[in-house]
Amino acid sequence: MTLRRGNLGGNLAEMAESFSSPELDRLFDEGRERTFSTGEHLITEGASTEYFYDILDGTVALARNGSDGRRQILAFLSARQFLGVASTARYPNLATALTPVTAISYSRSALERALNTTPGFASKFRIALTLILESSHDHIYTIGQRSAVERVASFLLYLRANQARFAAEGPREKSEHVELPMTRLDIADFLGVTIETVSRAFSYLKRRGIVSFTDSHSCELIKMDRIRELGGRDDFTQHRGA
Amino acid sequence: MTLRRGNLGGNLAEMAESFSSPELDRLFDEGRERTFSTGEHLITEGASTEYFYDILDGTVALARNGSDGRRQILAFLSARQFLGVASTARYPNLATALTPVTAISYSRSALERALNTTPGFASKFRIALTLILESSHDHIYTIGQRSAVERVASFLLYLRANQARFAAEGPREKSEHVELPMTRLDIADFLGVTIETVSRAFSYLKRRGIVSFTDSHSCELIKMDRIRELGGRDDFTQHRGA
DNA sequence: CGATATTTTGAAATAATTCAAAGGCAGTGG
DNA sequence: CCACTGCCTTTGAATTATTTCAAAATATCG
Repeated sequence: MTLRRGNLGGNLAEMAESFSSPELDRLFDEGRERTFSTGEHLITEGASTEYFYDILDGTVALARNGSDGRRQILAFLSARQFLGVASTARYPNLATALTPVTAISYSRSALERALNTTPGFASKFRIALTLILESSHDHIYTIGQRSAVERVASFLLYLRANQARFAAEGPREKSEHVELPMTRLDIADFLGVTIETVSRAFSYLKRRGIVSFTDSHSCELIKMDRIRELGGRDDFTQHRGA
Repeated sequence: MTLRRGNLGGNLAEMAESFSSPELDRLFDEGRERTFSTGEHLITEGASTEYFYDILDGTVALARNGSDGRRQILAFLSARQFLGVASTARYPNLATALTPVTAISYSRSALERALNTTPGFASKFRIALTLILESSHDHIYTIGQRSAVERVASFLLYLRANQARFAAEGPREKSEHVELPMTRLDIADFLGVTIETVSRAFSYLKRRGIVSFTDSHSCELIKMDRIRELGGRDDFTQHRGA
């Protein structure tokens, strides 16, 4: 007898590891590994919320679009994070692959059934949901209270925390190296400022020797203490998707 | 035999109505009605998350405070909303009564036990959590993308939606009358602007005949269509606490 | 290597903040 | 009941952070 739920892996399967039920087996049986190329949508706005994703690799931007063309990125999701939490049949957000993405798709109804029959699993899932909420609260604090340079500093801490906690190989030590797979526009739409402001904030941090860039998408955090002073708490609340 | 869980009422009890388990009985047995006077804290920052509240009456501000004195209000909570969702033993937010508040306090451990033994109840609770998350996402969009006047307009829609949906007597029709139990400073800290900016935004809306005030804490929404144009979607996602 | 998109930098414009003062309201005590 | 006190709100003027507009520099991709 093979351990079905091990064959694709992923964070959801790990969360379910110590539990057992036919519905859980069914859920992981139905899980399918899917790949998305850069720019492809995992979920489109207003689409029915048929699937729930567990990201294995790559980065996804979760965004809410205004009718007038404005866009707010709600989260950058990468390995070990979830995508597709919704209260209604229609999902109000747009999820776009920023890099090639690999994810496991689960049927929402199978997930619901597994949660409703496996309380221990549901409990872990509830904690994951709460972490996502707490991360949103951090985000609200950041865009509500911090200046442009502070927002960019806190963004670097946000990425660093996620890259460490949700590394594909599992949680690891935080490093001083941060990859920025998204464009300046994506960062701007996440932080509620313009591209130019993001660029100027990076230039300011470079000029002061606080960070250094090899190219515009990989950054070394030189003066961590200064970054923490600017960007807030030690680090952001860990979270597991949205 | 009396129906225990009916004796205090509240939204949590309503959510549990159609389910039955000893742990659920225990939870509602342990629920205690508590009152808080204006300015009192229901939960203090860093305190252990021993209690979970179901608000019956009054308004609570849920805030995150920065070490440098900045404050971001994450939500205004009133009747039928929950307070005290946390992933860790320590709660990072401060919950303050803005008016006299009546709430039912439940022990967190009893809540956990009830959720872990009553899947149908856990399912409803998960939906409530998801609604809170979606409301946070609306909030992020508002402070990340909208101008000051737009933020204030969307704030009025937010209050109106909550006052209708979470009225103590149960959901009712939305009215054109909105009560603002909080100060201008509270509104400012919710929207990520200053008191003066909030005040000027209200003045602008008054000057244009879009809203009208009898006193500074009760507002009539005159031109709903204009308010919706400014404040975004039809209305905000309903939510049930934080 | 050339063409296109992204990022950076500069200068001018603007929305929001800061600083300052006046107006309104609520509660207290004479 | 009225005056006084303190707090909250509104309005005004000056300042500033961020945006907008514009162009140059750099990176990316076929």
